[in-house]
Amino acid sequence: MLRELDPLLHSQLRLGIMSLLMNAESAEFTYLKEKTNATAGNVSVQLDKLSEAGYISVEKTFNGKKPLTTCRITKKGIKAFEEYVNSLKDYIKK
Amino acid sequence: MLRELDPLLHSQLRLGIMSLLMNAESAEFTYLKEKTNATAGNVSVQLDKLSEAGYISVEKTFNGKKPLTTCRITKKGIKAFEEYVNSLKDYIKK
DNA sequence: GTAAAGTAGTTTATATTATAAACCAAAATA
DNA sequence: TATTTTGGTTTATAATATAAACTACTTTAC
Repeated sequence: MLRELDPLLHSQLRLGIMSLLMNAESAEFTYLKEKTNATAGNVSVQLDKLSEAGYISVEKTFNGKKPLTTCRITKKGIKAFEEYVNSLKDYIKK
Repeated sequence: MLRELDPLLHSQLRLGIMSLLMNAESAEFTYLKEKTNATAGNVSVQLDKLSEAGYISVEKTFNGKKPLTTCRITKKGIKAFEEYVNSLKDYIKK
């Protein structure tokens, strides 16, 4: 039987963000926006959702006088990502 | 840069259906419904979408006097599935 | 020095999507 | 012959993704 896919991760943009964060110590808002090719609004909304779920931590500081949003994946996020990937394998294996 | 994920395939139920069809010569409506654990209405709607996209073929016949809906993946569907899986690998590799 | 444009986002509105509930027709069962 | 079951389809609703509009501040150009 096919397993459930975590709906929070089964979204192109959120999965992209999580994927980037799995491969980096941390990432800035603008970096995530560029790499995912998404609009700022969309990135902002999805970061909130991931943050509320405890999958990432979001730190808002300043770079000189410009706002700077830095994101990191949490342990919970890593676990959820790994579980998602495992479940997904059922779907994509031949 | 992360590639686009075919939105027609990036849906749990449609991906599940396509996955089952990738691994079977053909599959009946009831089989797909059972294996995906979805409601009949949901399966019906998603089969229509996959069929309209040309990813699957749907044959409606009768098994004695009961309706029988048989689905098969098409060449186009196989190609789309394989492309989807390839794109997805960018997201899930470490 | 002030108007215009750019940066780094957030909030809100809309369009799409997934999903289930309600429904239909026929067959099997009680 | 009433009731339940089977095999679906249609329709209504709830959730989601997404972009447009907006905010606040900074830099640049005139």
